[in-house]
Amino acid sequence: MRMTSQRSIILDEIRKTHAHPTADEVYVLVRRRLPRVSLATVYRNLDVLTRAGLIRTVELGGCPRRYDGRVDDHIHVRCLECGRVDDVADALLARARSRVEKVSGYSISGHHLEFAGVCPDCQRRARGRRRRKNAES
Amino acid sequence: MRMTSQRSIILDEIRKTHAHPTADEVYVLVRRRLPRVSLATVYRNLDVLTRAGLIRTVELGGCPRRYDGRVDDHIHVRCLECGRVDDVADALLARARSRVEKVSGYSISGHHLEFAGVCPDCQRRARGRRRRKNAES
DNA sequence: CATGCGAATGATAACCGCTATCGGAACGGC
DNA sequence: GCCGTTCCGATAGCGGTTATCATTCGCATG
Ligand SMILES: [Mn+2]
Ligand SMILES: [Mn+2]
Ligand SMILES: [Zn+2]
Ligand SMILES: [Zn+2]
Repeated sequence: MRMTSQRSIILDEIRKTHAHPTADEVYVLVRRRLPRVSLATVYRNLDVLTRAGLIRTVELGGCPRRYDGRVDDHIHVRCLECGRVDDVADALLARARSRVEKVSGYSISGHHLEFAGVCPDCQRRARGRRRRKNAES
Repeated sequence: MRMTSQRSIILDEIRKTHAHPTADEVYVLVRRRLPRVSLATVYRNLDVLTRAGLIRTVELGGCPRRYDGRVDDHIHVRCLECGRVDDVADALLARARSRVEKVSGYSISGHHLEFAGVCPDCQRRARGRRRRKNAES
């Protein structure tokens, strides 16, 4: 794998943020430093970097993929209001995995756990809206 | 919600199988009993039935949605070789959920856990292939 | 330093699962 | 039977992703 300037800038941007950007968002970030880059190059390299184990691809059912500079095991929690994705450390997962392996007979090589709900910011916003609404009524 | 013949046949087929079929696969099943049904009707009703809580939509990152007649909480395990999806009962999940809620500050309303690996059938097939290969070399 | 070859890039077309749209049919309360 | 509402079938459109292909780049080698 050649480390071209495009590739290393894409890797750098992914590692710099903790926001789990989509391919489009990575494209925007990378274009600030490399205005002539192609979206195809971004997709290609996100894939190459994932297969090289340098980043993680985060598959979120029903919405565009996101990419993650953290490659250690962790859980994602997604906000149903604003779409942000945050990290949560986990320990139970290893236990669950071995249990699933035993019960199902599968040889497990990976998992994908995502909780969905409303993030603290959006909860606050919602409380604000409710209060304002009550006040005016 | 009217229970049309299309709708009830779609529900029946979903409930009858344990294979977690995709929309296309449901379409094939339903056409055997209703040859003039439209794929749009299948998609529409899979959505309506999900929102009515009669079936579950299973989002599997990176591959088409599947549908499930089981509506109780359970985990899915997917085979990376053949794509089949099996059920696994779970208890740890509730504990993990409340922990994630506390740590992240999110108000959690759902989750999505999927393990991926190789199913027993495919493991057997792979062992067979290896044995044959060794024998001929 | 010139040469050559495989890998990577940029531009863009194609793909695929899904959703929206729309005219017409079916349902069901009256 | 009439009429508003819901649903249907057919099909066009959409969005994220992948494939294609001509061109350029990186780099080993002479
Ligand atoms: Mn993460
Ligand atoms: Mn299931
Ligand atoms: Zn939020
Ligand atoms: Zn299998």
